Amino acid sequence: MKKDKVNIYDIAEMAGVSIATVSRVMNGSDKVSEKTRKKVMEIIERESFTPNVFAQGLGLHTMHTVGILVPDISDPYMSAAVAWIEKGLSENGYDCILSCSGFEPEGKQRHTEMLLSKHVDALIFLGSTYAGSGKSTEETEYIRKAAAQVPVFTINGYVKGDNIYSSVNGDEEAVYEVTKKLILKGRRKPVFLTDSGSYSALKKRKGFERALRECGIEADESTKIHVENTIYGVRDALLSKKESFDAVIAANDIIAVGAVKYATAAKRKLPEDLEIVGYNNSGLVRVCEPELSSIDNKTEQMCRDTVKRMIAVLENGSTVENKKVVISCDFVERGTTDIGG
Amino acid sequence: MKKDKVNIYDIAEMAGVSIATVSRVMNGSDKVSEKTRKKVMEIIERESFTPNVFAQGLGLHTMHTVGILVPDISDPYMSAAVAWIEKGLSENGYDCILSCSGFEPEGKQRHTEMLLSKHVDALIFLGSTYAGSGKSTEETEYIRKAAAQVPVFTINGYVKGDNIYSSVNGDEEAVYEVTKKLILKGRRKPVFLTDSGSYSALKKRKGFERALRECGIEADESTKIHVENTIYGVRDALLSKKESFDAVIAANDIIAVGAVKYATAAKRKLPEDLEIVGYNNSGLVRVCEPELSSIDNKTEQMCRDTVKRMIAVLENGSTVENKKVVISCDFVERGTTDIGG
DNA sequence: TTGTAGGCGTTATCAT
DNA sequence: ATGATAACGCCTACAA
Repeated sequence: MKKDKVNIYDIAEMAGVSIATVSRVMNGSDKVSEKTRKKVMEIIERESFTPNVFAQGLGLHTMHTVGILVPDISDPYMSAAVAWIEKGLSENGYDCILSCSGFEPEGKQRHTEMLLSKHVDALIFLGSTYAGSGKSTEETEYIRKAAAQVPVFTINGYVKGDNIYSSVNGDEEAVYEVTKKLILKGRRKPVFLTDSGSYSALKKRKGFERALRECGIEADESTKIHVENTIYGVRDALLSKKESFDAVIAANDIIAVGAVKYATAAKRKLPEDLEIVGYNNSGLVRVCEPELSSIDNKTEQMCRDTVKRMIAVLENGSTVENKKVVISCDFVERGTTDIGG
Repeated sequence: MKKDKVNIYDIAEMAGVSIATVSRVMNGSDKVSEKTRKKVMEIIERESFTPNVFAQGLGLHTMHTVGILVPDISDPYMSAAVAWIEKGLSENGYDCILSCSGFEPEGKQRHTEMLLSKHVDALIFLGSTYAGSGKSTEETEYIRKAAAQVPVFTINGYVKGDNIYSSVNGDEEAVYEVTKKLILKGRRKPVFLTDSGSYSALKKRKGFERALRECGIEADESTKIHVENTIYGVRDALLSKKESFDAVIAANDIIAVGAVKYATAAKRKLPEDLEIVGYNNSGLVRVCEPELSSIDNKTEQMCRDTVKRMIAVLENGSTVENKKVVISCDFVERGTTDIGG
């Protein structure tokens, strides 16, 4: 028979005071005599009493918990981001309920509701998939609905709405810059690879197309390849591609690694015969051989910043100015390109 | 002014019944007339009423939430495992609070207490680091203390104690087998690389030593190298190693990739001049070039099994037989070895 | 079958 | 400075 945890009544009795006084001591009220406080504190320590969070939550409507939605935690970019977010939250006395929603609308909606039903203090949507394609406002309706209940933060995707705060990368600019560099260095047949039609993917594609146009290269459909987000999938897709190409810009590092595998299989030398640029600058870049040039989208900074703004909203009420923060990216050159860092 | 959520009283009033009846309908009691049930259900649906989890928790002492402790979620092995666990829990109506404790005892303890204070229904310790080195029982005392409150499950590490359920791999056997194969194929100077002194690491090392002994190779200190868990750290450690070696068994895939990078830097051909075996069979194996041979420790199976046992303990009371489950590993051959799958 | 009332463990508002 | 008590929203004997 497991004896139940001591509660505030037990402490009050042991200390010979009322529960109100114990509560005051716990919450650091100044309306307690030094003597009483000390006495009560001693008992609390001795019994290692901690208040029941359910009872607290019932009255206070909060459990200092935030919900994190992520399509797939096993993705290296996502897990790195979650690590940063969790760290930030933990440092601020919050902890997080993690929910892996997958990429389908149904799952996103269901997991959002689940989190909401747990009365989290805020919601973080991690990944551009949550922003949808930007074509219809319907896609992101569940996010706005959630924002009616708690502050919502989106990372890597912009969703417009009340009580929604977004952090996004300067994706278009980043891809534009690197594509332009590749072309100026002599590449005439670059291709862009993506696995999704998310807002972020569209931005990258836009940057890619703009660079091509500016340089007088036709950006027809054969320059934009839709692939699945797996190494072999990308490799095989490239192996069976008819049109030739001399540079690859990938929407993420996994896809880029697939391109590297293609190069190996097709015996094309990197970066001489073919140049490859990844995206996210994730843990994979150093595993790859040769090591992968990639666009660093500043995961750490983005996550830290999001947590900071969240705490501000949560503690100060909603007095955060910027609802949309844009963080620019850096190109990091490694072995798969030769265009100058 | 955000109107507060409807509660059970509102529903009761709208339906013209008492809250007890609403509660009965919510919990599927059979002591409700079909007519009443239908009427109440309609209102519940219409108002999309969900019970307040805090109030539920207060009385029931549960919020259908389990805590997951992990040293570092950005590690590919850990994040893959968490993905499986979260999936399993979600399918069973539980969700999870994720806590990244780091590798230090202080952090492990603090995060454990934090989770416990949230009244999670169970605790999962993911990773061999939580089992300690096995030298002193003191190291794992906080786990036993936690187990006094809720059932505890450890993955990849064995901790003895009441209310503690462990799943571990046949690490010793797996390393023994693969090391022996390497030696039988002619390797005479294998080395074992690890970054930790965890129970699991010790088991692997034991298997390594046994294979050497059986084959008449001296297992002196130069055959066991302690490295940091980073690609470059391992590469540089091997580059500066004086004694020669012709095979590497690594305690995880990251370390193995470091060894591959060493081979590249030292211009040693894989697998002819040097053979490398990783551990975990994680997402990195396919990124690596050549692709990494690795020991598959069955992450999915392990996680599924753990969730299954957990649900059993949670729902049926603690009627689970096996407190310690051992899951054996498979060697998966790829490009860094040539000893036969 | 349905309703009433007590309990779960806090916090906060009153008095004192 | 301290204590009594209502309120938070639900579940569940016990009554009717």
